[in-house]
Amino acid sequence: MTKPTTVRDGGTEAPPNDFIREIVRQHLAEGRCSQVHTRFPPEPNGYLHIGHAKSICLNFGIAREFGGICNLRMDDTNPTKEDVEYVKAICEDVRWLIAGWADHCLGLKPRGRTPQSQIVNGTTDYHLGPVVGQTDGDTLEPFFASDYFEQLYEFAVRLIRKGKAYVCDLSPEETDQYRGAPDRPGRESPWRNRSVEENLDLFQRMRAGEFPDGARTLRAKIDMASPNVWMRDPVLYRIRHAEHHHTGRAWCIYPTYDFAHCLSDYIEGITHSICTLEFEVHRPLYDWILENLDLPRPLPRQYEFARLNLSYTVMSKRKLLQLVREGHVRGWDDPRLPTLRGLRRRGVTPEAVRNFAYRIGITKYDGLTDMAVLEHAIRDDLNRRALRRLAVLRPLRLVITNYPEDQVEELPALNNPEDPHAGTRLIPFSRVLYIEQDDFMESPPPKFYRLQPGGEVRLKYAYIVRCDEVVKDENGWLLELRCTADLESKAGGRNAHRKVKSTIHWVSARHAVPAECRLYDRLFNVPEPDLLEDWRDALNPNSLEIVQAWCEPALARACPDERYQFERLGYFVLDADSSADRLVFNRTITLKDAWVKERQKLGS
RNA sequence: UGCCCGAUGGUGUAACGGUAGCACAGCAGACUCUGGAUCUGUUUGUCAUGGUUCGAAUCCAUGUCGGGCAGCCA
Repeated sequence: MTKPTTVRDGGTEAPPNDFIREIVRQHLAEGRCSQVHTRFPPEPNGYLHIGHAKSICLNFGIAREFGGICNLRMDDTNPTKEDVEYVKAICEDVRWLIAGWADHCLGLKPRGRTPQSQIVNGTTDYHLGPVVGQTDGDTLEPFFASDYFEQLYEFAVRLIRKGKAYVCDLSPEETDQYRGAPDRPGRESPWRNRSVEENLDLFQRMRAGEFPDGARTLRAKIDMASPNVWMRDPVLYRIRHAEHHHTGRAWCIYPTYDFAHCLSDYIEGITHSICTLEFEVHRPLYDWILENLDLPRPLPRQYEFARLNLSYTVMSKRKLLQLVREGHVRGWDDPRLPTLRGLRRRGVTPEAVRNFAYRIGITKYDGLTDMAVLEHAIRDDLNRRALRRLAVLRPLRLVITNYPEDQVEELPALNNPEDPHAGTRLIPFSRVLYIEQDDFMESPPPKFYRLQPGGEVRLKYAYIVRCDEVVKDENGWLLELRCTADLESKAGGRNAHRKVKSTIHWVSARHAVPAECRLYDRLFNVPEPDLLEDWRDALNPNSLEIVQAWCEPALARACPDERYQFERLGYFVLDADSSADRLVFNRTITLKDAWVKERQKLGS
């Protein structure tokens, strides 16, 4: 039985502590902010994966633990890379992951709403607050950085007026050259000292579409000699005559990440802007932009943590895309992928993902988390909830010679030994059965205690049988096993408590239901595929094996929301490819198998 | 060779100047009508060198190693 669970909340374990939560706790205690407000800001240019889950669990976790809100925001400032397809998918995946756990702190906004303006001390301020805890998906939508383009433009104009930004005519190549190198200062652009009026005029004409892509940029005027290259007059706006998935053709200039992100945070009233380590060097710029705009409300602060690296997989959008495009997997929701859709289709529950995210912690150390930790979280979760069923993946016929030809018994079986309320069901038993090929060996090694010639095993919930005869065809292939049952060994019988070394699973051949089972394994053979010259060389050619299995009749009524443990084999979930007359199961993960290890020790 | 960040068992993390703990993995055992689950035990660690201190994983200095940064990507 499972150990008594500690504090559980929405199916998720008690939250951990980490340096970011400590900062939040302190800020709240000091009254620096009255309510914590975080955000999860993916760029809609790809599907969410387990690494995003770490960020989602952090941002929504903090919101719910401290009575705050977490906005879902599309960080969509680059029209050439983004698409509504991704917006839709991201929303679905986030909802799936936080359902029943943090929906009440999910910050959305009424569809189409843009920031409201308000005059504070003579200048215009922009704010867009969230709507929280509503499930109406039709009238609400996520936040979009692109909804702030008008306000962002206004902020840029303000910077120009203050002499803190200028229009630069350098080409992209020239801009690169002028930037210098990390160990060498840059040179000032010849356009750096244009008048405010000229800058205003040019910027307005950039917006009006007078110049082609790349002809000019708007740049912050900071310090070309800064040791931090991001402070060397970074580009704030670039010209892109491209259609945007959310704003259409309304704009031909687009703000860069650095300009848009801090201000989006500000507009939404974000208090703690949490991102990954690579943005650490951007923080001075994040602060510079906000501080040079004389904004009336409290400024958001950026904090960085280490992104997730997981062994035996790849996480970069580029590589995931490549796996899909090159056909190494069957799509974005392929159960072998670390995408949230992949994990979902594989049968992993949101609770398992959240518990995993909680257990790995939050630090600034860029490490590598063992896939075994994720796998453990999945087993831990599924062990608790999965209904036990009997199914045989690779059948071997077993005939019980002393069992009447026509007899059928309905044997009671526990649905879940971990859950007394899960009840029982009946399994039909008859003279001809299928057992797992792996559960029989004609000449077994020492520690094999499954069925062997002359040996005995218990058939789960049924009788103890002895193998009398091994029947083969002319080529020596195993055809069937002929056994005799101890007819007194069934539950309630005289020999019910006889001990045998092993209990194996089985199905009655006559009653068995066929099913396709997709057996997934790790996608890569090495812990760090990224280290290889070509990471694809490490692809596991056996990451998917398809077998035709035989299942106990109860599985004919399987439904997609249930999780099943095929006893002694692993956890399975019904796949979307199933239909009324065809069962397809995905193996989420195998059970831990001590025999596999024993066999490896024996050297085969 | 410029700037920023980091370093605690095999891996991921905790300890906030006072007994280095937890999880995963490993190993050994108990139990078991799942070689599952559960339970018990156990191997292995503070990057280095100085300094401050009664006392340092923790504070300071120097070094070593690792990561990040030179997109009009995010």
